[in-house]
Amino acid sequence: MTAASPGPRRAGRPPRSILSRDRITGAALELIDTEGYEGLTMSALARRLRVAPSALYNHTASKREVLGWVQDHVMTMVDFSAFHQEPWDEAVRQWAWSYREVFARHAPLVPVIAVMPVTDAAETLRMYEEVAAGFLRAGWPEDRIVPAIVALESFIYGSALDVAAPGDIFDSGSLAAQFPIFTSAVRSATDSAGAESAADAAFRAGLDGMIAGLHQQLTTSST
Amino acid sequence: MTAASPGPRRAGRPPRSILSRDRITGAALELIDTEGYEGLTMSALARRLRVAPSALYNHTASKREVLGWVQDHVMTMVDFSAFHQEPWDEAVRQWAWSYREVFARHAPLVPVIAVMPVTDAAETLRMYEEVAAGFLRAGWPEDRIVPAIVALESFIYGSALDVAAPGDIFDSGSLAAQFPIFTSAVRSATDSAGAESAADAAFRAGLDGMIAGLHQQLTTSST
DNA sequence: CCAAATAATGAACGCTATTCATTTTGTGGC
DNA sequence: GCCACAAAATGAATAGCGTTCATTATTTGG
Repeated sequence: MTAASPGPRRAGRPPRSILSRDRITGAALELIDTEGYEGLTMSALARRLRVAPSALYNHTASKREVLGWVQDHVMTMVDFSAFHQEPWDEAVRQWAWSYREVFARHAPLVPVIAVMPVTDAAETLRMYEEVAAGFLRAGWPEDRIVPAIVALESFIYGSALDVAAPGDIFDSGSLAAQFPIFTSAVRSATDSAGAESAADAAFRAGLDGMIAGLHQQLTTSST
Repeated sequence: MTAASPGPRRAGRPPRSILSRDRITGAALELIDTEGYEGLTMSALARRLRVAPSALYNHTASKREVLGWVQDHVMTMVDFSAFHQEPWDEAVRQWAWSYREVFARHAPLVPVIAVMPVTDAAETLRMYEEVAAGFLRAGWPEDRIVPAIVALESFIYGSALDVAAPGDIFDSGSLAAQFPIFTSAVRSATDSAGAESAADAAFRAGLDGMIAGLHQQLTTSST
């Protein structure tokens, strides 16, 4: 009866493989949910998978690659279903709000995504495919779609970082007297914000602006 | 003659203080210029200042704080002079292009800035003051200025990250056949880009869009 | 059936930011 | 002018990080 021994595994290849890309990604996501991104270390990941840290390197080349898997999974949480039901403006709006919300909770991924090639990121490509199709249906010329998506994404990523900022980030403190116009503008914005957070107000203003502006470029267009 | 000995300094407070906030910031900027951000370590910084690493901690609480000083200095490289000469649209456009260019060369600062309070960042506040004044002169209601600036900044930061991305970031590789619409759109955008880089095209489209959209919000506006 | 690939362990490495005890020097109060 | 204290340096030490390597055991393919 050497069956259900929970004792330490001795060295050597185990009868059934313990690790896999999916299991590693899943454990990483759990870890991020409970401990945050600063808790996502290769040691912690290994501990959660009941494995030695070095075992991970039989399945991934680096922590960066693991972050790529996480990113692609996180992308599945973004809701782009509106592109099937709503007109372009509204579809973009709903998609963008969802996109920002998801990555606000995964802000440390933002600098990673921006540099990471989309190759092999199937879920990410799935989203791009649907969004591009929505643009095409709305009458966008093919060569303008990707720049528009990239512009929207840049705004979304920047805004996701902004959500993580402390509420009083613009408090000019002891230098307030030196910068009266800005100080007053900050106060004014805070006062008239109502229930909406400063980050939400800025995102709404910028998103509605960009959507209107992109739409206008489309109809007024040259070439 | 114990005068000009270049020998190792022995322990104890030196006759004249070696370190200061300005000297540390300056050395950090030089290091970043020559070695990039991955070369900016506390040890490398100390080496460049001919000092033991621990000496830095008599002047700063953390590396993060040093990054804050660097960020505030980098902000001085952003050109916002157009707000004194050009109409609002053009001033914002010139400011935004300069802002993006500067932070594209300092992309690793972007996630830091987004969370860092502006208190004690005098140069950063100087810029905000001028930009806010420009908005005010253009007829913006006070409570709308900060959200608009934050929206523009979010877009700028996101776009700065985008500049650092590899040119073929959207290459769908072996999955191309599964995502024909997006793959075609990427090719189409690349073909019609001309001399302009993909990142520049997206930034131009998004920026012109957002400026137009914000302007429109302003004139069409309700309460 | 044997060789090679695979997947685990555990020890080790170099690097990181940071802390601490110690030493020396400058400075402000009596 | 002394004396206590603050300030600013050194150098040793620490814990944790991602990653590599030698070793071992098991499965898989020819």
